[in-house]
Amino acid sequence: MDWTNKAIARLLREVAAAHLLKGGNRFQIVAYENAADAIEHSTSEVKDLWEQKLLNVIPGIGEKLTEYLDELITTGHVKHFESVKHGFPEEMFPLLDIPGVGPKTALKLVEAGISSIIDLERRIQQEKLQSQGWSNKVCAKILRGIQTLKRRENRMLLSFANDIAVGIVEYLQKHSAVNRVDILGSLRRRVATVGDIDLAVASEKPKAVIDYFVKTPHSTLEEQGEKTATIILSNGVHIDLMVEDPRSYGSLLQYLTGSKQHNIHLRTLAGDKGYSISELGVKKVKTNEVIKCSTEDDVYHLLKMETPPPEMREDTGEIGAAQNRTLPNLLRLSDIKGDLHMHTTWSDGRESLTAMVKACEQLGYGYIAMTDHAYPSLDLHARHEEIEKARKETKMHILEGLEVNITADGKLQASNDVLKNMDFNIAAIHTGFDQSRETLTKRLLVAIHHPSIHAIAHPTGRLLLERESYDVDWETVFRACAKTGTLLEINAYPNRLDLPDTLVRQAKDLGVLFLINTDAHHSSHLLHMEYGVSVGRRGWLEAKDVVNTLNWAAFCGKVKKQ
DNA sequence: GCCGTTTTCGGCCCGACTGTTTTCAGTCG
Repeated sequence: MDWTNKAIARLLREVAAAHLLKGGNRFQIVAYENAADAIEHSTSEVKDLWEQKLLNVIPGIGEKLTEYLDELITTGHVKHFESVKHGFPEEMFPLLDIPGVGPKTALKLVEAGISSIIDLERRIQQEKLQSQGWSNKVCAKILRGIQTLKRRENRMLLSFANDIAVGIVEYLQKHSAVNRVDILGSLRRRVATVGDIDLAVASEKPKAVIDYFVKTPHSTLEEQGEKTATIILSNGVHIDLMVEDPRSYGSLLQYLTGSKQHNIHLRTLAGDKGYSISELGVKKVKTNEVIKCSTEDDVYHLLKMETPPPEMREDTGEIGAAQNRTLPNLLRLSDIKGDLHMHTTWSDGRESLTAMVKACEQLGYGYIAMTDHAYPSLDLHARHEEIEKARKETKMHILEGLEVNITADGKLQASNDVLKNMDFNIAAIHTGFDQSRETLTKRLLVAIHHPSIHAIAHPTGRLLLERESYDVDWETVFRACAKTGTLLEINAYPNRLDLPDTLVRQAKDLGVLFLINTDAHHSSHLLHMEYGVSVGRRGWLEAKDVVNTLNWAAFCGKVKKQ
């Protein structure tokens, strides 16, 4: 068994479920679940941390779990876990993946003869489970859960979710009882992929708003309460809505933005100060007095801290920074002064160089780089002539550049002379993704150390929802970039968002400087810049960390190298 | 089982919804 973080998290959740069924200590159960969450969200592989004897850097992993994980990785199993799970049928654990099915329901289902999720779905569709005394409502709920599970495996790209959410917001704003609508949850935190869409409405008439919301065109009702509801759009996207009185709306915004880990940390902290936080307000525990918060700032100020930007709320140090008033002044879209990665019809872009230049002018950029692929077929001379012509017709500085492939055998697919004659070159891996960590790292280092390569484009090669990142020793790469002055790109293309935010933060800590580029193949793609900025913000970047926030003169000073 | 600028012992986030409960259990975010 390959003990990936995901597999370990799953095992810990199974142990938690078994503990719960045995009537174990509920805090111990929570401890296992917390550890599972922490491992699943950890940016380092547990196996790597284990090798370095650093397992305890993961919050929620203490002395005992370190011991168990050591046993797991060394021997492949944990005797204690097996004894806890002993007596429970193995078939029940996969059923826990179904939302709405917890340990007790899963056990009851297996006792009713269910052997798998597929079996469960079939038995409900054939009404066999119903004939065993399971109510129609419960069966329907389980079926909905199975549908949700299938959908979860298909998360949406941030940009896709954003477009849908904006449409629903516009619909809600038409209702007279709606004072204000906000997009919350992972979408507000600008996570690269989004599961469900969370919305909040400020209103004195929650019932009217909910009644209106559940009638959203092309949707079906999933769940409805007095001030909450969930609908499913015809494309399968779930929309959760919560309505709150304007006087308490800040508490709701705070609560529904999350993340879960951020909220738990915040609420624990509130307890130490004699407060109890909920989506309704901040309660003084001694007197039961509820202090209503109309804004998010009110909530955080009561806890004597600054308000962390939503993108930072992942419980990765932002709460401490907010308390110490050392939150970074995060980069903004308006800081961006140029785009240094785009394609034209000279390579695989869909619009002419002239059209791309015009579109960039409209965005108000001071400088851009034309980085067509360095295909052997590219007529460099003719492209150069067109760039010269374009330069005469614009105030923008146009850098003549190339995107160079780093070949599978570790060479750059353009000659040194060609590269030297360019103003600005980016290099990237486009083939040979499955090579070993050592080989892939070496390939990147070749480009990083090359005097005419200014930046590494889409460094991990991941394609969201399609392809994992390739395996690279990032620390070595980041140190080499910092040393040589090679920039790392944050590629803003919605299915890339590469570097990923967690690596951005790690690279920043090692002194790397960044570029945020769109990799546009069409003028409309230039607008993806906002998603790249979101990644930077999630990686705690300030404008000074990103070279294309500089004015032209300063930019020229930062771009190496030769 | 974890964790600690009040604690190495004694706490552990909080409320909402569903189903069928006549006061609550299970599950979720």
